[in-house]
Amino acid sequence: MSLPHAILTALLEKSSSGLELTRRFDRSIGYFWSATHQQIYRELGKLEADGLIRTLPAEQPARGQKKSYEVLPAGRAELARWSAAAQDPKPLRDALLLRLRAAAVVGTAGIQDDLRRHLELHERQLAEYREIEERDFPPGRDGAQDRLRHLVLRAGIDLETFWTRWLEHALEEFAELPDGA
Amino acid sequence: MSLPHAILTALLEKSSSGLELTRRFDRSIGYFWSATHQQIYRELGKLEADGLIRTLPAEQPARGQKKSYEVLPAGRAELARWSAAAQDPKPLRDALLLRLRAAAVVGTAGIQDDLRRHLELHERQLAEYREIEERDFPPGRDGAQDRLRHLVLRAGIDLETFWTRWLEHALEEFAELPDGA
DNA sequence: AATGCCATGTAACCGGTTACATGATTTA
DNA sequence: TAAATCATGTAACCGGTTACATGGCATT
Repeated sequence: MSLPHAILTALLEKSSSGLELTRRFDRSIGYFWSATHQQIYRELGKLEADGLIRTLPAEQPARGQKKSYEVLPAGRAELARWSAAAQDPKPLRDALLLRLRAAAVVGTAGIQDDLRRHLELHERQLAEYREIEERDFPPGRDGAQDRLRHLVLRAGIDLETFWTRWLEHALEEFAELPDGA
Repeated sequence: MSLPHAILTALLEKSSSGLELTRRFDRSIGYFWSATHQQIYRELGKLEADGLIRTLPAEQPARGQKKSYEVLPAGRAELARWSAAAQDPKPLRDALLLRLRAAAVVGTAGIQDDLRRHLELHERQLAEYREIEERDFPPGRDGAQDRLRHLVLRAGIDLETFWTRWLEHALEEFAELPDGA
């Protein structure tokens, strides 16, 4: 149950319409909680029905017209409650690791190409995070908000760093393996 | 579409009944692809219907009776195909990072306790992985299967290491923050 | 008038989660 | 023989994914 809270966070940062939210998910919040526009519209409807957000201006007549939302006090309270409530970490679920485990049984033929491709993708993501870090968190700022958001970005950077290193290591292992074993 | 392939892998490693599979998922494969017994039974049914696995002994009459499955050649072929096929990595989706981002907006009151709890959980998981590493991968083995499975375990160890370090860092940041900001 | 983009949706599906049901076997 | 446990399931729900639909507005 995190998507509504992701939306509340985004709307508190800045009141927006559905499409604007979608674009912002593609950029920033989506880096650790992605969502499509269909999900977002569906959820905006629920949040409004629950009285956690409301449409901003003199209401426009639905279809094709832009609708902007803002968070109501009840929404802010719910977000504060949720962010402080205990939640267990979700167990890891990673298809690539599973594929390696499968390859240990049925043979490694063909999987190396995809490891290389994943390595490239993670390197690209890492570079993007680093650019954001340089742009948004230059040395010598330390507001509480900045520090927390930087902390989150750091997690992203460190995770991508882990994956690139691990994939490099994996490819080295493969290079030493007997062919297709 | 990874659960059937997780099951095929597990069954190739050792033919099993549904409950035995469930227990093995709780231990080893489930470390990176978890599944409940309901999922597993549902999927075993599909895999059998698709001709990828079959029940082992003279068929027992369903309910309450143990049924063991083994992988058919078509199942092994499908697993080899899947493990070699290109697959995009799934975008990160982590509720804790989202909660921190929310906390940057609505305040950090209460979240530190859960950060500490997560730190403990990750430390425990890390210790468990290290035990497995010592037990199953003593220095001086290097069959292809061993190396691949060790590689997968390494990913788990490094990921847990990342989380423990990041959480320690996060808690340090919080210690420096003005109260509840 | 036609094309394309902006913006908001609907509908069907699919895999994972949760709660519950039922039969068989072992143990007190 | 009652209770606990082993073992296999059914059913309802929920969130994410994919494909498609519809209306408004700007440009050519």
